[in-house]
Amino acid sequence: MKSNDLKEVALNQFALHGYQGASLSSIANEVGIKKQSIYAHFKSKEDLFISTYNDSLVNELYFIKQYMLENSSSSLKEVLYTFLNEYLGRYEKSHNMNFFMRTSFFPPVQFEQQIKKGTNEFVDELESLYFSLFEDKKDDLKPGINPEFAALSFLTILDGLLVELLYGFPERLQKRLTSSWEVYWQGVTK
Amino acid sequence: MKSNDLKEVALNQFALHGYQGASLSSIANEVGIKKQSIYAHFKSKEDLFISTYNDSLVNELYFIKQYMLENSSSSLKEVLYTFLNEYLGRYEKSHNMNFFMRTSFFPPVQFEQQIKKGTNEFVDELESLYFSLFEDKKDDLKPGINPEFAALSFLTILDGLLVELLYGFPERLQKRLTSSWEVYWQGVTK
DNA sequence: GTCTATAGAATGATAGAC
DNA sequence: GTCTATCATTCTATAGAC
Repeated sequence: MKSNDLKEVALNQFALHGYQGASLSSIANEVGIKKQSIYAHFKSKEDLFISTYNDSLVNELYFIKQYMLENSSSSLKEVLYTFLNEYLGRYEKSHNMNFFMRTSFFPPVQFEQQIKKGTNEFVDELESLYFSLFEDKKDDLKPGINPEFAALSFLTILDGLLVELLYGFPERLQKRLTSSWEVYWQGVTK
Repeated sequence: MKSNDLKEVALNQFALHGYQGASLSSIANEVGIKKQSIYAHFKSKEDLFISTYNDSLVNELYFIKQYMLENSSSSLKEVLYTFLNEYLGRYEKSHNMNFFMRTSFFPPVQFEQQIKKGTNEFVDELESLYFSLFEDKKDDLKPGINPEFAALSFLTILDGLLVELLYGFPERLQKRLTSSWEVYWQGVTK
């Protein structure tokens, strides 16, 4: 299926150069066809972009849900800390995270509504996944800390580490991961 | 000085549409001149962009240093919590933060080196400012938490909240601020 | 320092042959 | 589904008059 090749290449190009910075000719080039042939698969650049975005959203959610399923038997500490490492490690392996972040953080104006809706669904899903994780183990939490606090502050740290990932200084990211985790775990557990 | 008008408008346009998405004609239009007149002030679009970026970097650092100076007599808790609120509140008041984040997170490829250098200097400065803040008050910290841990995990939370700022859901941002702060403070102090 | 005129390249998109 | 040919538009940038 050529549309999948196109979407894969488009994801990379959009991740590297943004929506406006990536041209159909460079995408077509990388796939090995002429740019006009793209229109046999997608009716416009906007159509290609939004298809790519929808895929990337499904992809992000799939990874996270899959991780939760596969590690449901581990301890709370293990689930959380390993997740941070695995999710951050995922960044190097594909452009999906980079594209998804770029698009969610700075959506091209003409897609703003649509993408904001996607972001909202994504974050909602994420929050409720983590909320129920902490709800199951709420006996481990400090008296003043309820499951919602524990979940939301964990996700805030995750977002903060993603920013460090974008900056691209691995040593600094590592230090931030270590310190944030230490402070978080001390703040959350008895 | 017209160059300042140009840089101000350019900042807004680059913040809204990115480097490639903002055109010289739309910038000139908003300033009230023809696009060709821009070349009397800047030798290229790249020149205008990098000038704008340098200004934005100075601006971000200035705000943070100024805040630190003005609040050096407050308690640690007060300094930190008020900073979170003031810095986040700043987002609505100018496009400087948005532009600076967009550019630092996703620099146009041709400026990558230059911007990475700027980002590095900015974060270094920020970290050492906060490091010495905690160094001064390290008696308030938990035994296992040193000033570096306290500083880096605070800055990670700040970055995480900036992401939420970009998403643009104020109620969610507020919840994250409350929970993150609560967990952080419990994790860091005796 | 601003303007008009213009160059030259690239962009997204359509029509129609094969 | 891919190609060639082509269009209209936009883009950055330069030259030169005022």
